[in-house]
Amino acid sequence: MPIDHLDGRLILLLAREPRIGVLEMSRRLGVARGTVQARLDRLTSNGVIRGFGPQVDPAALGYPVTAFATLQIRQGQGADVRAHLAGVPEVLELHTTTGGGDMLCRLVARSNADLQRVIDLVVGFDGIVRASTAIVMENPVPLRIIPLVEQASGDT
Amino acid sequence: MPIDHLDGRLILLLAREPRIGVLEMSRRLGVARGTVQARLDRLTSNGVIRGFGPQVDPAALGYPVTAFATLQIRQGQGADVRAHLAGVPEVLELHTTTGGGDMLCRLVARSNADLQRVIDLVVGFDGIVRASTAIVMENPVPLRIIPLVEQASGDT
DNA sequence: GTATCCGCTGGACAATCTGATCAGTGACCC
DNA sequence: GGGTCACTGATCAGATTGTCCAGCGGATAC
Repeated sequence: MPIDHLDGRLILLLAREPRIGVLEMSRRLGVARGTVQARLDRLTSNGVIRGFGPQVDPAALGYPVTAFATLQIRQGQGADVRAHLAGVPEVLELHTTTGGGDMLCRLVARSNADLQRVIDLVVGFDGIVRASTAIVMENPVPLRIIPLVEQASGDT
Repeated sequence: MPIDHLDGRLILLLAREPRIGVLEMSRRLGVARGTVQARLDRLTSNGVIRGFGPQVDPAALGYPVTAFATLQIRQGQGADVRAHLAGVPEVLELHTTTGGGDMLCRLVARSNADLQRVIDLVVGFDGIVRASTAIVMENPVPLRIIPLVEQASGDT
């Protein structure tokens, strides 16, 4: 759990140049190769680094429209709704939340028109009482973690 | 842009076992190494694959609380607000949206109590009129792309 | 029909990296 | 003092990478 400064530099370096190897990292960081290897192993088995999967851009795949939908669920139908939404490819992520809605999900679609199809797919399920959708226009801050890593490793 | 079936299998393979090399991929996919290399180059320069950065878990970093905040912005202050939010490490992502709110952002915090600090940090800025926050309780569908890749590449 | 382009194959090469292991060193704790 | 731990610097064989190449269809253009 505790991220130290070297861990932080390691993650930052990996984030900037993901394809470099352990040896090159050890050179850049000024530590021995074994150290880098050990740190990396620890970070991944810790769960701090979940993986190195490719980051795929939905837009480039033909799904340029993103939207967030807030869902209200009928009491006791939560599990069914989850299973239903997990089966819809256009649902990229799903959270249960406090507040006005019960769930928040991120959707993508091929066009604004196609979004209608996706929403119908999502809400066309018995347990969902109501859905309110916000279409994303711009994405000034794409999903990021680096500033947080810097903060977590800096002031430790 | 057009993802064919081999591209799809390539991405899926990479997503499942990110650390395998080009040679091993070519063996698994039953194609020549040069082909895999060419496809990968094309996918990354296409922008379909944005990168291979490490996926860091905020929870393991000490930020187990996630929340979504809907912000209402004073007319004409959009750019300032964006810059302000981009400077807050706990803001992992920011979108401008249609609908009731003007922006939607994803926040993390060290605890529910710490979330108050983060929210104060976020809304303590002149251009933000109002904020409404939903705390994430569960995450039944973590951010994913594989089902969409499967659909876009015409099944596996 | 023929020429041309394009992607894929299968092979080759040197250079590099990996995984594994080792002994030595300093810091810290009991 | 003795033990544990993390890091260093080194070794080794084996595997992988980047980069060429010629050949082979299929599709397209003329």
